[in-house]
Amino acid sequence: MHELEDLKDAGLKVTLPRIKVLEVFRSAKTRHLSAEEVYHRLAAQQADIGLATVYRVLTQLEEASMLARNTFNAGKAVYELNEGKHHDHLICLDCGRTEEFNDPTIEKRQKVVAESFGYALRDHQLALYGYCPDCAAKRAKG
Amino acid sequence: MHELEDLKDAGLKVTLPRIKVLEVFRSAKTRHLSAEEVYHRLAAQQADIGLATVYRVLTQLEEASMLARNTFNAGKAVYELNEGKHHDHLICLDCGRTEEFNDPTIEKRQKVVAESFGYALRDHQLALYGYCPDCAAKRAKG
DNA sequence: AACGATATTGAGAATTATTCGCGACAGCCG
DNA sequence: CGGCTGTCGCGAATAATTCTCAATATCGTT
Ligand SMILES: [Mn+2]
Ligand SMILES: [Mn+2]
Ligand SMILES: [Zn+2]
Ligand SMILES: [Zn+2]
Repeated sequence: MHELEDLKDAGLKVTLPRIKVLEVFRSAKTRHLSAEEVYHRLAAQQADIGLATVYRVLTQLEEASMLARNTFNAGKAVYELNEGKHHDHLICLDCGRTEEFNDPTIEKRQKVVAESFGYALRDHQLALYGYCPDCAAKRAKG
Repeated sequence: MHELEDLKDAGLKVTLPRIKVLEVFRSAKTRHLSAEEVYHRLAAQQADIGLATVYRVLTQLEEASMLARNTFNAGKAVYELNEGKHHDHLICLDCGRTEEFNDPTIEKRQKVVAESFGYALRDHQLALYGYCPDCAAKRAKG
Protein backbone atom coordinates (compact mmCIF):
# COMPACT_ATOMS: atom_id res chain seq x y z
CA MET A 1 0.00 0.00 0.00
CA HIS A 2 2.77 2.48 -0.78
CA GLU A 3 0.11 4.40 -2.68
CA LEU A 4 -0.47 6.31 0.51
CA GLU A 5 3.12 7.52 0.24
CA ASP A 6 2.43 8.63 -3.33
CA LEU A 7 -0.42 10.73 -2.02
CA LYS A 8 1.79 12.40 0.56
CA ASP A 9 4.52 12.94 -1.99
CA ALA A 10 1.99 14.81 -4.08
CA GLY A 11 1.15 17.04 -1.14
CA LEU A 12 -2.22 15.40 -0.65
CA LYS A 13 -3.58 14.29 2.69
CA VAL A 14 -4.47 10.64 3.05
CA THR A 15 -8.24 10.79 3.17
CA LEU A 16 -10.97 8.19 2.85
CA PRO A 17 -12.26 9.40 -0.52
CA ARG A 18 -8.78 9.24 -2.02
CA ILE A 19 -8.09 5.78 -0.66
CA LYS A 20 -11.47 4.43 -1.73
CA VAL A 21 -11.24 5.85 -5.25
CA LEU A 22 -7.88 4.14 -5.69
CA GLU A 23 -9.37 0.92 -4.35
CA VAL A 24 -12.13 1.08 -6.92
CA PHE A 25 -9.57 1.18 -9.70
CA ARG A 26 -7.40 -1.51 -8.20
CA SER A 27 -10.29 -3.94 -7.82
CA ALA A 28 -12.18 -3.11 -11.02
CA LYS A 29 -12.44 -5.61 -13.86
CA THR A 30 -12.87 -2.70 -16.27
CA ARG A 31 -9.69 -0.66 -16.52
CA HIS A 32 -11.23 2.55 -17.82
CA LEU A 33 -13.79 4.21 -15.59
CA SER A 34 -15.69 7.49 -15.85
CA ALA A 35 -16.38 9.72 -12.86
CA GLU A 36 -19.99 8.53 -12.82
CA GLU A 37 -18.89 4.90 -12.81
CA VAL A 38 -16.48 5.45 -9.93
CA TYR A 39 -19.20 7.32 -8.08
CA HIS A 40 -21.70 4.49 -8.50
CA ARG A 41 -19.24 1.84 -7.38
CA LEU A 42 -18.51 3.83 -4.27
CA ALA A 43 -22.21 4.27 -3.62
CA ALA A 44 -22.72 0.52 -4.04
CA GLN A 45 -20.30 -0.11 -1.20
CA GLN A 46 -21.94 2.44 1.11
CA ALA A 47 -19.01 4.80 0.91
CA ASP A 48 -20.84 8.11 1.07
CA ILE A 49 -18.63 10.10 -1.24
CA GLY A 50 -20.11 12.94 -3.24
CA LEU A 51 -19.85 13.16 -7.00
CA ALA A 52 -18.06 16.51 -6.77
CA THR A 53 -15.47 14.87 -4.55
CA VAL A 54 -15.01 12.06 -7.04
CA TYR A 55 -14.31 14.60 -9.76
CA ARG A 56 -11.88 16.48 -7.51
CA VAL A 57 -10.06 13.34 -6.46
CA LEU A 58 -9.76 12.05 -10.02
CA THR A 59 -8.20 15.34 -11.08
CA GLN A 60 -5.80 15.32 -8.14
CA LEU A 61 -4.76 11.72 -8.68
CA GLU A 62 -4.14 12.49 -12.31
CA GLU A 63 -1.97 15.48 -11.37
CA ALA A 64 -0.12 13.16 -9.00
CA SER A 65 0.47 10.77 -11.93
CA MET A 66 -1.36 7.99 -10.14
CA LEU A 67 -4.16 7.94 -12.70
CA ALA A 68 -4.22 8.69 -16.43
CA ARG A 69 -7.08 10.54 -18.08
CA ASN A 70 -8.43 9.82 -21.54
CA THR A 71 -11.25 11.28 -23.58
CA PHE A 72 -11.92 8.73 -26.26
CA ASN A 73 -14.93 9.49 -28.41
CA ALA A 74 -15.28 12.72 -26.48
CA GLY A 75 -18.27 13.31 -24.27
CA LYS A 76 -17.01 11.95 -21.01
CA ALA A 77 -13.53 11.42 -19.62
CA VAL A 78 -12.34 8.05 -18.37
CA TYR A 79 -9.49 7.32 -15.99
CA GLU A 80 -7.25 4.32 -15.44
CA LEU A 81 -4.44 3.37 -13.09
CA ASN A 82 -1.14 4.80 -14.28
CA GLU A 83 1.27 1.91 -14.10
CA GLY A 84 4.12 3.71 -15.74
CA LYS A 85 3.95 2.20 -19.18
CA HIS A 86 2.42 4.55 -21.72
CA HIS A 87 -0.06 3.13 -24.20
CA ASP A 88 -2.66 4.17 -26.72
CA HIS A 89 -6.09 2.68 -27.39
CA LEU A 90 -8.05 0.76 -30.00
CA ILE A 91 -11.79 0.93 -29.40
CA CYS A 92 -14.70 -1.00 -30.89
CA LEU A 93 -17.31 1.33 -32.36
CA ASP A 94 -20.02 -1.17 -31.54
CA CYS A 95 -19.44 -2.67 -28.12
CA GLY A 96 -16.84 -0.29 -26.71
CA ARG A 97 -14.31 -3.07 -26.11
CA THR A 98 -10.91 -1.44 -25.63
CA GLU A 99 -7.45 -2.77 -26.45
CA GLU A 100 -4.23 -1.15 -25.31
CA PHE A 101 -1.11 -1.01 -27.41
CA ASN A 102 2.22 0.70 -27.71
CA ASP A 103 3.81 0.96 -31.11
CA PRO A 104 7.42 2.20 -30.91
CA THR A 105 7.40 3.18 -34.57
CA ILE A 106 4.40 5.46 -34.09
CA GLU A 107 5.85 6.93 -30.91
CA LYS A 108 9.13 7.63 -32.69
CA ARG A 109 7.51 9.21 -35.73
CA GLN A 110 5.47 11.52 -33.53
CA LYS A 111 8.66 13.01 -32.18
CA VAL A 112 10.04 13.39 -35.68
CA VAL A 113 6.90 15.16 -36.88
CA ALA A 114 6.87 17.54 -33.92
CA GLU A 115 10.54 18.36 -34.43
CA SER A 116 10.01 19.00 -38.11
CA PHE A 117 7.70 21.85 -37.08
CA GLY A 118 10.10 23.05 -34.41
CA TYR A 119 7.76 21.99 -31.63
CA ALA A 120 8.82 20.58 -28.27
CA LEU A 121 6.53 17.57 -27.95
CA ARG A 122 4.97 17.17 -24.52
CA ASP A 123 2.04 14.86 -24.96
CA HIS A 124 -0.14 13.16 -27.49
CA GLN A 125 -3.43 11.43 -27.81
CA LEU A 126 -4.03 8.58 -30.21
CA ALA A 127 -7.17 6.49 -30.44
CA LEU A 128 -8.01 3.99 -33.17
CA TYR A 129 -11.66 3.13 -33.86
CA GLY A 130 -12.96 0.06 -35.61
CA TYR A 131 -14.94 -3.12 -35.15
CA CYS A 132 -13.70 -5.90 -32.93
CA PRO A 133 -13.71 -9.46 -34.35
CA ASP A 134 -17.00 -10.31 -32.63
CA CYS A 135 -18.84 -7.19 -33.73
CA ALA A 136 -17.40 -7.41 -37.24
CA ALA A 137 -18.86 -10.92 -37.51
CA LYS A 138 -22.26 -9.78 -36.27
CA ARG A 139 -22.56 -6.94 -38.74
CA ALA A 140 -21.46 -9.19 -41.60
CA LYS A 141 -24.95 -10.72 -41.42
CA GLY A 142 -27.14 -8.21 -39.51
CA MET B 1 -20.13 26.98 -56.08
CA HIS B 2 -20.80 23.30 -56.67
CA GLU B 3 -21.11 23.07 -52.92
CA LEU B 4 -24.80 23.56 -53.44
CA GLU B 5 -24.81 20.36 -55.42
CA ASP B 6 -23.06 18.61 -52.57
CA LEU B 7 -25.88 19.70 -50.29
CA LYS B 8 -28.53 18.29 -52.61
CA ASP B 9 -26.56 15.09 -53.05
CA ALA B 10 -26.67 14.71 -49.28
CA GLY B 11 -30.45 15.10 -49.35
CA LEU B 12 -30.28 18.55 -47.78
CA LYS B 13 -32.22 21.54 -49.03
CA VAL B 14 -30.21 24.57 -50.06
CA THR B 15 -31.02 27.00 -47.30
CA LEU B 16 -29.52 30.28 -46.19
CA PRO B 17 -28.05 28.96 -42.92
CA ARG B 18 -26.26 26.15 -44.75
CA ILE B 19 -24.87 28.44 -47.41
CA LYS B 20 -23.73 31.05 -44.89
CA VAL B 21 -22.06 28.53 -42.62
CA LEU B 22 -20.06 27.22 -45.55
CA GLU B 23 -19.14 30.79 -46.49
CA VAL B 24 -17.84 31.40 -43.00
CA PHE B 25 -15.44 28.50 -43.36
CA ARG B 26 -14.40 29.41 -46.88
CA SER B 27 -13.55 32.98 -45.92
CA ALA B 28 -12.07 32.37 -42.47
CA LYS B 29 -8.39 32.93 -41.79
CA THR B 30 -8.61 30.36 -38.99
CA ARG B 31 -9.23 26.89 -40.35
CA HIS B 32 -10.65 25.34 -37.20
CA LEU B 33 -13.81 26.89 -35.83
CA SER B 34 -16.11 25.95 -32.96
CA ALA B 35 -19.89 26.24 -33.14
CA GLU B 36 -19.73 29.37 -30.98
CA GLU B 37 -17.17 30.94 -33.29
CA VAL B 38 -19.23 30.23 -36.38
CA TYR B 39 -22.28 31.61 -34.60
CA HIS B 40 -20.51 34.86 -33.70
CA ARG B 41 -19.18 35.37 -37.19
CA LEU B 42 -22.65 34.96 -38.57
CA ALA B 43 -24.04 37.38 -36.02
CA ALA B 44 -21.34 39.89 -36.94
CA GLN B 45 -22.60 39.90 -40.50
CA GLN B 46 -26.24 40.35 -39.48
CA ALA B 47 -27.19 36.86 -40.58
CA ASP B 48 -29.78 36.04 -37.94
CA ILE B 49 -29.02 32.37 -37.53
CA GLY B 50 -29.69 30.68 -34.22
CA LEU B 51 -27.04 28.79 -32.30
CA ALA B 52 -29.10 25.60 -32.38
CA THR B 53 -29.23 25.87 -36.15
CA VAL B 54 -25.48 26.31 -36.32
CA TYR B 55 -25.05 23.11 -34.32
CA ARG B 56 -27.53 21.30 -36.54
CA VAL B 57 -25.92 22.52 -39.76
CA LEU B 58 -22.42 21.64 -38.61
CA THR B 59 -23.55 18.11 -37.83
CA GLN B 60 -25.28 17.78 -41.18
CA LEU B 61 -22.34 19.14 -43.14
CA GLU B 62 -20.09 16.72 -41.36
CA GLU B 63 -22.38 13.82 -42.21
CA ALA B 64 -22.27 15.06 -45.80
CA SER B 65 -18.46 14.94 -45.63
CA MET B 66 -18.23 18.66 -46.38
CA LEU B 67 -16.78 19.44 -42.96
CA ALA B 68 -14.56 17.45 -40.60
CA ARG B 69 -15.03 17.48 -36.87
CA ASN B 70 -12.25 17.36 -34.30
CA THR B 71 -12.20 17.41 -30.52
CA PHE B 72 -8.66 18.37 -29.63
CA ASN B 73 -8.15 18.97 -25.94
CA ALA B 74 -11.77 17.89 -25.41
CA GLY B 75 -14.26 20.38 -24.14
CA LYS B 76 -15.50 21.81 -27.38
CA ALA B 77 -15.57 20.45 -30.91
CA VAL B 78 -14.07 22.34 -33.85
CA TYR B 79 -14.87 21.94 -37.52
CA GLU B 80 -12.91 22.60 -40.69
CA LEU B 81 -13.53 22.34 -44.43
CA ASN B 82 -13.07 18.79 -45.64
CA GLU B 83 -10.88 19.10 -48.69
CA GLY B 84 -10.39 15.41 -49.14
CA LYS B 85 -6.87 15.06 -47.79
CA HIS B 86 -6.81 13.51 -44.35
CA HIS B 87 -4.48 15.01 -41.78
CA ASP B 88 -3.74 15.01 -38.07
CA HIS B 89 -2.85 17.91 -35.80
CA LEU B 90 0.00 19.33 -33.75
CA ILE B 91 -1.20 21.91 -31.23
CA CYS B 92 0.68 24.43 -29.08
CA LEU B 93 -0.20 24.05 -25.42
CA ASP B 94 0.39 27.76 -24.89
CA CYS B 95 -1.07 29.74 -27.78
CA GLY B 96 -3.22 27.11 -29.44
CA ARG B 97 -1.42 27.45 -32.78
CA THR B 98 -2.25 24.40 -34.86
CA GLU B 99 -0.20 22.64 -37.53
CA GLU B 100 -1.55 19.98 -39.85
CA PHE B 101 0.43 16.99 -40.96
CA ASN B 102 0.09 13.60 -42.56
CA ASP B 103 2.68 10.99 -41.80
CA PRO B 104 2.33 7.92 -44.05
CA THR B 105 4.39 5.82 -41.67
CA ILE B 106 2.03 6.53 -38.78
CA GLU B 107 -1.03 5.96 -40.95
CA LYS B 108 0.37 2.64 -42.12
CA ARG B 109 1.30 1.45 -38.65
CA GLN B 110 -2.18 2.21 -37.36
CA LYS B 111 -3.61 -0.27 -39.83
CA VAL B 112 -1.02 -2.84 -38.80
CA VAL B 113 -1.83 -2.41 -35.13
CA ALA B 114 -5.59 -2.69 -35.70
CA GLU B 115 -5.12 -5.80 -37.78
CA SER B 116 -2.90 -7.38 -35.17
CA PHE B 117 -5.92 -7.24 -32.85
CA GLY B 118 -8.26 -8.49 -35.56
CA TYR B 119 -10.03 -5.14 -35.75
CA ALA B 120 -11.41 -3.56 -38.91
CA LEU B 121 -10.06 0.00 -38.63
CA ARG B 122 -12.59 2.67 -39.50
CA ASP B 123 -11.26 5.88 -38.05
CA HIS B 124 -8.63 7.33 -35.79
CA GLN B 125 -7.83 10.45 -33.88
CA LEU B 126 -4.29 11.66 -33.35
CA ALA B 127 -3.28 14.94 -31.79
CA LEU B 128 0.23 15.95 -30.73
CA TYR B 129 0.68 18.58 -28.04
CA GLY B 130 3.77 20.66 -27.40
CA TYR B 131 5.18 24.17 -27.48
CA CYS B 132 5.57 26.04 -30.74
CA PRO B 133 8.94 27.70 -31.42
CA ASP B 134 7.68 31.13 -30.27
CA CYS B 135 6.15 29.90 -27.04
CA ALA B 136 9.11 27.63 -26.33
CA ALA B 137 11.37 30.71 -26.54
CA LYS B 138 9.12 32.74 -24.23
CA ARG B 139 9.03 30.09 -21.52
CA ALA B 140 12.82 29.65 -21.71
CA LYS B 141 13.08 32.97 -19.87
CA GLY B 142 9.60 33.73 -18.32
C1' DA C 1 -4.20 12.06 23.70
C1' DA C 2 -6.28 16.71 22.90
C1' DC C 3 -5.60 21.27 19.96
C1' DG C 4 -5.94 23.96 16.19
C1' DA C 5 -4.49 25.71 11.60
C1' DT C 6 -5.61 24.25 7.27
C1' DA C 7 -7.00 21.08 3.75
C1' DT C 8 -11.00 18.48 2.41
C1' DT C 9 -15.75 17.12 1.91
C1' DG C 10 -20.89 16.87 0.56
C1' DA C 11 -24.79 19.04 -1.34
C1' DG C 12 -26.60 21.82 -4.40
C1' DA C 13 -26.23 25.77 -7.42
C1' DA C 14 -23.75 27.27 -11.46
C1' DT C 15 -21.28 26.64 -15.97
C1' DT C 16 -20.34 24.98 -20.47
C1' DA C 17 -21.33 22.55 -24.58
C1' DT C 18 -24.81 20.63 -27.04
C1' DT C 19 -29.51 18.82 -28.04
C1' DC C 20 -34.74 18.95 -27.93
C1' DG C 21 -39.48 20.46 -28.66
C1' DC C 22 -42.43 23.27 -31.03
C1' DG C 23 -44.94 26.67 -33.55
C1' DA C 24 -43.64 29.67 -37.50
C1' DC C 25 -41.56 29.69 -41.97
C1' DA C 26 -39.20 28.66 -46.24
C1' DG C 27 -37.54 25.42 -50.17
C1' DC C 28 -39.02 22.74 -53.88
C1' DC C 29 -41.88 19.49 -57.03
C1' DG C 30 -45.48 20.16 -59.63
C1' DC D 1 -48.80 30.10 -57.33
C1' DG D 2 -49.82 25.97 -53.37
C1' DG D 3 -48.99 23.04 -50.57
C1' DC D 4 -46.29 19.03 -48.31
C1' DT D 5 -42.23 18.86 -45.53
C1' DG D 6 -38.04 19.94 -44.26
C1' DT D 7 -35.96 23.78 -41.62
C1' DC D 8 -35.50 27.58 -38.51
C1' DG D 9 -35.24 30.39 -34.25
C1' DC D 10 -36.00 30.32 -29.55
C1' DG D 11 -36.11 28.90 -25.12
C1' DA D 12 -36.18 24.84 -22.25
C1' DA D 13 -33.78 20.56 -21.34
C1' DT D 14 -29.55 17.49 -20.88
C1' DA D 15 -25.00 15.98 -19.78
C1' DA D 16 -20.57 16.52 -17.91
C1' DT D 17 -18.01 19.03 -14.93
C1' DT D 18 -16.89 22.88 -11.75
C1' DC D 19 -17.83 26.14 -8.10
C1' DT D 20 -19.49 27.85 -3.45
C1' DC D 21 -19.64 27.39 1.25
C1' DA D 22 -20.55 25.75 5.70
C1' DA D 23 -19.34 21.52 8.21
C1' DT D 24 -15.69 18.21 9.08
C1' DA D 25 -11.44 15.53 9.02
C1' DT D 26 -6.31 15.38 8.81
C1' DC D 27 -1.88 15.87 10.87
C1' DG D 28 1.95 18.29 12.94
C1' DT D 29 2.36 20.24 17.43
C1' DT D 30 1.61 20.57 22.18
MN1 LIG E 1 -5.64 2.39 -21.11
MN1 LIG F 1 -7.21 20.38 -39.63
ZN1 LIG G 1 -17.08 -4.87 -30.47
ZN1 LIG H 1 2.50 28.63 -29.14
